[in-house]
Amino acid sequence: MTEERRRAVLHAIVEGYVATHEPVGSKALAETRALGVSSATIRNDMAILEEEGLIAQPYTSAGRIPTDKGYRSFVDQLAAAALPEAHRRAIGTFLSDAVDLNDVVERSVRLLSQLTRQVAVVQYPSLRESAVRRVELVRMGAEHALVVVVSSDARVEQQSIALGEATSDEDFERAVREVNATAHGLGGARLEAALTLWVQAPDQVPWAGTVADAVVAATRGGTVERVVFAGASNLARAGSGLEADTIAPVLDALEEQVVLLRLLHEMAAEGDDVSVRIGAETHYEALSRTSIVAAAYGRDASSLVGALGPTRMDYPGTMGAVRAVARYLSKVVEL
Amino acid sequence: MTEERRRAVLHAIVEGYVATHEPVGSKALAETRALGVSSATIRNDMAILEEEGLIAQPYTSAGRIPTDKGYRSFVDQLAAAALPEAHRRAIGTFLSDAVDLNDVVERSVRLLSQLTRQVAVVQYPSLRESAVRRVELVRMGAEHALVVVVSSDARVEQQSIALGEATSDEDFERAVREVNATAHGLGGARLEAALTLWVQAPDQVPWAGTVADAVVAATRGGTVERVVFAGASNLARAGSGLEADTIAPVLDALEEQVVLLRLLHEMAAEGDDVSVRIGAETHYEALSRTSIVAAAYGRDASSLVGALGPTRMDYPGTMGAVRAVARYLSKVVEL
DNA sequence: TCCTGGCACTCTGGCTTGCTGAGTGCTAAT
DNA sequence: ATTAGCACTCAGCAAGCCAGAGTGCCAGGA
Repeated sequence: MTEERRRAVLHAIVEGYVATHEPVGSKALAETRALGVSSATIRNDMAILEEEGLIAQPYTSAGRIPTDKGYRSFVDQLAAAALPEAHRRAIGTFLSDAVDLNDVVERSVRLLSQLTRQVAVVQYPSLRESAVRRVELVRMGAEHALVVVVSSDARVEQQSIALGEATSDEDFERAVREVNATAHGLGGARLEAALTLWVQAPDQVPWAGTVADAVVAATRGGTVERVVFAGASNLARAGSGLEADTIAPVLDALEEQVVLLRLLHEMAAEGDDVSVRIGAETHYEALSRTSIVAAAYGRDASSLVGALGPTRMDYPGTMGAVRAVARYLSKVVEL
Repeated sequence: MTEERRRAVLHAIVEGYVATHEPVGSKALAETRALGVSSATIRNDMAILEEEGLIAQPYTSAGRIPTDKGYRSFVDQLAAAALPEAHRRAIGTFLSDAVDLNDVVERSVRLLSQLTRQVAVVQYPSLRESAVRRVELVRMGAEHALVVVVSSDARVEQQSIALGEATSDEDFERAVREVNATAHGLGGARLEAALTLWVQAPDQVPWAGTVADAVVAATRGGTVERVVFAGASNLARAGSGLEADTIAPVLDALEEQVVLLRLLHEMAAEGDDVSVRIGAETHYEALSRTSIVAAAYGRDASSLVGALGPTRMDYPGTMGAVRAVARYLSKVVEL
């Protein structure tokens, strides 16, 4: 019994602190929450919770606030909140008329930032290995060209290459014809083999190898290492609970991508439905005052979508929204 | 003479305030700046400058700070500072190995934010009308397809369309062949005319009109209505001089694009080399504490690149950096 | 064994007070 | 037109004080 009540006290502290952003004391708890015990009892429980490292006092004789560990305990026995009906509908209408992959990602991240009132991040979905549908070469100036590869699953990749030395128009056109004849419909190892042969053909243009590399790269599968974010203003908005000098490093981390990507990778490895990192659990100094809630989506659940905000955030609500958006994204992307 | 000295006093106040972010007083000015007059004289000048609305006191008997109008006067008689050699070199190395247009824009915005230590914004360059090089249709599910248009100046545009009803593979392939035969090498009015004929051909697939629209749209010229930004953390960094609750609206404006785009349009219309909007001159409440320095680049100088920061910013340096990046971008984009 | 009421103690935050120094406006003299 | 001098103002800081919220602990009751 008493163990159970201590849990309730912890939950009450978390919820109180999230709501007011002020340390919560035993008396206030006893009065507002129907815990059925007196403040003195709560004080005893608090002492134990503090020993366990779940809550802390900002200074002597102040109320308690949850530690990272406290939030963690709270989150671990938590089912994500159900999404309000209005939000559920918003997801459908907002995402349904996206025109291409970029648009889907863009809309998702914007939507999620509005639903959660946090910074939303979406990692680009992983791509499966695809077959070449069409290779197009476009000259740009005398010495450069753009390789455009359209592949069977509607990806379009482009890359500019250097031609090295002047190439006649005839050679150029011939290369386009040949590479299309060679690569069309192929992917993976067979594509590579065919292109290798083509590159080694007699009288081949000197930049054939570069083109071949670009084509292979464009059809390769795997996760694109890129995240987009939206809702940065939510970090700065009054009541976010982050001081001005804490938010600059966070913005840096968001823009730099690399930190964020590494973190998302780690979280993907955990493989939970919705995975949460709280404060110092992120292992990044810049993010030590923030939490991130993420869920996998897409084929093999290989990419992530998430929300990032102050440790003092509404975990149930955020988890619900993130999960809902992830599910919707999975549907759209798996086509 | 005395008129000239008043100018010098204003400049000194602006520079002092930009450097220290504290109101600057007559005595300090007389001592640190070699104005050759006593503090009392400076006080008289200050009184006149205040009457003219160029400077203000935050409170009685404090030093003076420049008003928006004061900054304006300062900027108007200012030549942009020359760019440090190190920066000049950075621009070359940083931008030279971009692989495509997106990459150029992305690198530019990042570079500019580092050079100026402000938020950098880059509007996507305007595009000239181009001719069709290749149209590719890729099926996605039974009822959708993706139209990919590669045009002569290396643009690649894609758009998903609804097929409406089931189409046989033969019809689909035929449509691809036909639309390429029809559109290849054409642009503008001639492209439209040719496609209209194609759409009206007997036995035509029902979605031919949609494809034609997409192809025309993909080759149309004009400015893409899109800006990217980088360096948001510079707003929040200590000493930016913006309070926490001022920066949230600014971040919102940046993400919403529409406010920023309208502002950039207005500035483009001014047609100066480097154009500056200071504080309330932006006419947007959210940006009333910030200034934006912008320069046009690209064909017809039709797109803008700029830096946005607190009104209290280093105008000469920022103007120099923005102009340099704009010039470099012009070179790269005009190919 | 667990809970509760009571009590003494601690500490922050807000408020007031007093002081200092930077900065001003004005005037009379150069 | 400039300067020196003087009286005045006011933010910012430090110190002191008070009230209120919150705590820990103890002894008594279920």
